Amino acid sequence: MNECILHEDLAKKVKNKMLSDEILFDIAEVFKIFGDSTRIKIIYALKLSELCVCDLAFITNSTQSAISHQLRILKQAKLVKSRKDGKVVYYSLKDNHVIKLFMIGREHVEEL
Amino acid sequence: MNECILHEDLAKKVKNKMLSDEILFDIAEVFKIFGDSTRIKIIYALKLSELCVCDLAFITNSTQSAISHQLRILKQAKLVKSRKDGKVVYYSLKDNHVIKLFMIGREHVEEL
DNA sequence: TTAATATATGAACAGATATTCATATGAAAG
DNA sequence: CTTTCATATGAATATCTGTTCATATATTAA
Repeated sequence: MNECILHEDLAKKVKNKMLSDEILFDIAEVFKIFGDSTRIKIIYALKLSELCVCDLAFITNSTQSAISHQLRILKQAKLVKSRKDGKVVYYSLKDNHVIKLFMIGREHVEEL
Repeated sequence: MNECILHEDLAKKVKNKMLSDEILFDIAEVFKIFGDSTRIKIIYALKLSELCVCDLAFITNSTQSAISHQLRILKQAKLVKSRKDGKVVYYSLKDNHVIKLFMIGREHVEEL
């Protein structure tokens, strides 16, 4: 442990202003959800239209099972919602934060 | 492979409108960087002030080595920049996109 | 009831990733 | 030049994560 602390006052001041570990952890968790190709594809597809599982599998060139697993993760994270109609389950984005986050991420990538 | 495609026209239309796999991959990569507690802590600390490695280790309750590894990742992703002054290396956020992304992520978390 | 279809789920496996530890590099001080 | 200090880095390890495969559930049709 290199406990040097070159700028003690500054470092302590910053440490006091830090958000709680819990909040920072939760924020990281949200970004983690966006940090996977398959899930980002799902999110972008759902940004265009409400879709069912097999449509998403077709659109993302993935398997039904893989998509279903990822949709569960997205749903637990409250990023997507679903409605059931007979055998078919339709998924859509839960709110505008999801779209906002996606768009700013895209902006960032395209400006490099 | 369950090639059912319940809504063929819609699914094909959406598939055509999809961004390229490469762009979606890159977007996921950016979010992946934000998707780690240690890196989020670093980003938030740097949002408050330019800091050196050992300050960051102190602030995040982490080791010098762990922070240094993460800073390399953040730098490769062009999210932070550094300047050297003697033995000390000072890190800071590269641009406003980083702060924007962080803030919208935080908004999302706090509205759940 | 039985068959067919859409989705969900559990276990297993492979690949990715963060931390630790030891050590290297590079710069200033003595 | 040697020592000290701040940072960087490589290897090893343990953990996490996404996909696959097989199968379960649930709903509709026959």
